[in-house]
Amino acid sequence: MSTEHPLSQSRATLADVAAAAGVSKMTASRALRGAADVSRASAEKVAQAARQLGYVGNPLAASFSSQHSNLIGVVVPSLSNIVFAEVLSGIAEGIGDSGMQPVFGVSDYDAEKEHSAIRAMLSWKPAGLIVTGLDQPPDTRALLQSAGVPVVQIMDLDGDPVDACAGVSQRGAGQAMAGALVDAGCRRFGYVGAGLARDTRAQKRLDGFRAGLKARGLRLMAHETAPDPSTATGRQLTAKILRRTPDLDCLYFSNDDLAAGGAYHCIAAGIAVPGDLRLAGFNGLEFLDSLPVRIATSRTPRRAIGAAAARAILSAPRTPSGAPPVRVEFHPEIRLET
Amino acid sequence: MSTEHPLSQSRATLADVAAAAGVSKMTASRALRGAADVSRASAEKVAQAARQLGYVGNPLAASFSSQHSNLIGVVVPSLSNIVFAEVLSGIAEGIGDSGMQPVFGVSDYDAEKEHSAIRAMLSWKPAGLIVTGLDQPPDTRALLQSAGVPVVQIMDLDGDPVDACAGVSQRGAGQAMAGALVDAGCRRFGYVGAGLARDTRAQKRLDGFRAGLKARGLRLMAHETAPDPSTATGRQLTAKILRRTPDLDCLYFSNDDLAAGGAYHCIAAGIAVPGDLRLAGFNGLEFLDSLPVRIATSRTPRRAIGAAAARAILSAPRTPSGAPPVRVEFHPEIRLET
DNA sequence: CTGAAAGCGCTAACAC
DNA sequence: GTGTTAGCGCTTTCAG
Repeated sequence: MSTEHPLSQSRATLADVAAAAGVSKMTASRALRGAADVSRASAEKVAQAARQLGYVGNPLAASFSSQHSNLIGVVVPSLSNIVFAEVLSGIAEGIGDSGMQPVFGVSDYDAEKEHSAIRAMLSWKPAGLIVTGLDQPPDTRALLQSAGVPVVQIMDLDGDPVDACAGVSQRGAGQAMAGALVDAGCRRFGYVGAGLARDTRAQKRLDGFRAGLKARGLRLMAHETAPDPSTATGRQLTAKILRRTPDLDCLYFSNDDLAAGGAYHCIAAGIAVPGDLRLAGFNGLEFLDSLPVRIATSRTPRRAIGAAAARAILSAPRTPSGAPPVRVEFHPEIRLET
Repeated sequence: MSTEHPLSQSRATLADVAAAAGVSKMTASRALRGAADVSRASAEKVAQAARQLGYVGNPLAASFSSQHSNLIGVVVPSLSNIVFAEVLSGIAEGIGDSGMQPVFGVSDYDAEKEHSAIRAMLSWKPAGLIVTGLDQPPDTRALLQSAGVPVVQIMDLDGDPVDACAGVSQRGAGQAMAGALVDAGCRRFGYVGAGLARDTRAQKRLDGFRAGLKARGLRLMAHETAPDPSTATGRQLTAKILRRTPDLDCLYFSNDDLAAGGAYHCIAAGIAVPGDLRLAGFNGLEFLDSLPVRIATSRTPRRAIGAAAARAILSAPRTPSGAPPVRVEFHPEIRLET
């Protein structure tokens, strides 16, 4: 063994292990990776040699040589949104101790950033890719299609996945909420949304909501939207929609954050919630529990979606088989009396 | 241009670019990386050839060859906590379009998991490592010290960093909050904490808080802790501490989540907050705005800390220089009337 | 079941 | 400025 320079982390290589074990590099390589066709005797000699030398494999060399890494690329639109943070958390959970390494990128809801993030990750020959949503523009979709690695699109199920997908039907969520609210006695509905242009899932929920109302012979009586999806926007739009259409008995929001803004308006305006007016959001964020009024919501299983996506990649066959790709559907839990 | 096999993503290599540009691989390599000593003429020829061939570099090969990647390893204790999600968001922001790729690992507040996550990341020869806190156990610390790459420890500043660090003084935050609360008229203090065994930063805040009281001639009159840091725990412990010591006029909690539990107890018990009892947490989470009562807190700049950490790695010299490592201190903003 | 040979695509280190 | 020569450490063949 050579002298260790202070900063040189010259570790034992596979060749060292092989030599110490008295086998060839290949046998050592196979043994270390737990390949089937290695004799017990060799496997043990190699394991011991590796232990003795403190051998740590070099994933860069392995990945370079084999043309595929144990990296899993993840692209989410945002990380200041707890929803996607929990998805990452679920991905970490799903990866477990499989040896995969998650790499992440944030698109900021920008299609070009998403495209370049995906491109950057693909250049690492990852074991798989997890991207948000089904509605990538054609060029990004083409990139994913020709990626040659398993792709899991998460959160949404309404559309045509490139490969595997895991999430909830956004349309179905909207429709189910409409049904639940009608059952709860609501009749005069308004919608408050924001960021629909870039958040296609919110748009799908609205479509589903409309369909749900229609199925009950009802329809949206008012509709306010704005570009910026914030609680402040929710508050402003709620004031506006109620000014224009005062006799509504229910407001559906594009998400919980907007709905919270609606709640603030109601509190300030002395409107009883859910007594005078029922509010409904989407996501089932925990902070709803700390609001002074009760808002209806659909709770999405973010961690479970992330974990399912990771597992889908772990279990994906190395070579594309004829088997249909995984599709994991979750059903959001509607909570009216949150 | 060669025919593309359906699944073979056989891309143009550096050799192809070099050939097309009529220069050697090395010149092409240098030009592509923007090295200084390449003639304008060559640089342009190479750039054009690369564009024409749609050349995409192979980071696996580059990293393997040069023994260092453009990966940045990040280890956080949790991702279902919005605090660390925002740190990641800040890291993504700080990385910007530098070409670095963040890789993440979650330790679940487990020292062994943290150790193995760091070990796994180091095997990728990252450009740098971002880890949470200053209080790693000796073996992990040794690992970081001999990593041979810039290490940034984040969130905490009280202690001896391995290399660079970015965050707030946890002790100082506790002390400052004590001072602010005393100034606001509080005199009879209680403390409610959870998870102190594994969350050394919460422990430091408590120490600072005690010191702050002492400096004003005051002290903690009651103290309740439990292992599990949840809002429910906060509520239970608040009930308990007030049962045992009813005449407190202020409770300091190890964080906002626990403090919210305290708020729930007070609401249920008909205790006016902050009238009868003042509550103080830590972090400055947004959901405090939606609580029906006002809780004091120290707002930590999570995104800024993440961004600073990323920038510290981007600007770190490749070879360890004698220059003192970066230390970025942020000061949490105390908000009493949140 | 095991081994030998041949690179993967790029970059360090030198010459020129 | 530019090119040449060697690999980096591992895995993929393909023979035995």
